[in-house]
Amino acid sequence: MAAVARAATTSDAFNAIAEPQRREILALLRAGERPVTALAQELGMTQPGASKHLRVLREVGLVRVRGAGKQRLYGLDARGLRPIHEWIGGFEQFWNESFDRLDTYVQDLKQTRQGE
Amino acid sequence: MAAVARAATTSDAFNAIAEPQRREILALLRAGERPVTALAQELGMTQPGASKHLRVLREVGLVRVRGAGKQRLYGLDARGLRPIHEWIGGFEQFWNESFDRLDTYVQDLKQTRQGE
DNA sequence: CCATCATATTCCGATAACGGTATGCGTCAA
DNA sequence: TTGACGCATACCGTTATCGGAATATGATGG
Repeated sequence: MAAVARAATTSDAFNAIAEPQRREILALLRAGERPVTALAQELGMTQPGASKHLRVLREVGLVRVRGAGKQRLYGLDARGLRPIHEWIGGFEQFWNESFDRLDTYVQDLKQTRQGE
Repeated sequence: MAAVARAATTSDAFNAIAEPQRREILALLRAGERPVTALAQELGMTQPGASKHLRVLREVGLVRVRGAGKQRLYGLDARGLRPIHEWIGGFEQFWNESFDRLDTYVQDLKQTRQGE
């Protein structure tokens, strides 16, 4: 039984990129593959910290690893970002229209006075 | 003194859309404003559940409220999605290129044998 | 003012996410 | 084999998140 509490969380790309540091990792990897230590150093995080974030990114398929001797080179696999881009693209027409709607909203606000 | 544990989390759009139910809410709101109860019902969640997700969405500016008599109509404000769309757009050129790189990766995999 | 409907908030328990430190494991060189 | 290096994992503490139920707040109608 036990309450379900907190449904599915990590383990999808949406969640993976919700973490600022993971976004930084992805951004850096656009410049090319890198070993863990380099990433950690460039982003100012501990090595275990980097490894853990990389694990998440690997599990959702946003990065891949390649053993290179003693090192493990992490590389970007951006394909997993595409579904997200498309999902958000479905709102593209709205983030202009939103301005218009906002007018009505603001007008209404003046009377209602429940703004935030 | 006191471990930092879990840095910034919620309170930005990336995190807001990391939640599946919140994505559903946003998707639904494209069809127009809705009172809380309607959302809860259409998405099969409890009223407090809906209210809580709406609160998060409101705090990051992805929805706005409008008092309509006894009800509160929630409407989409998609502008906050634009930065995300742009951030991901910065990877667009890579999710094709990734295929190519994948070849080298797979080849390497055959020798290294550390594939997951 | 009171009852009622719509919504927000609070309290709770369970969980998992993050950061840090310590440690384990694999690989390479000697 | 041993030691050093690179990286992954385990463990710990802290905090935040999510879901659920109960309750508080707000607005409307009578």
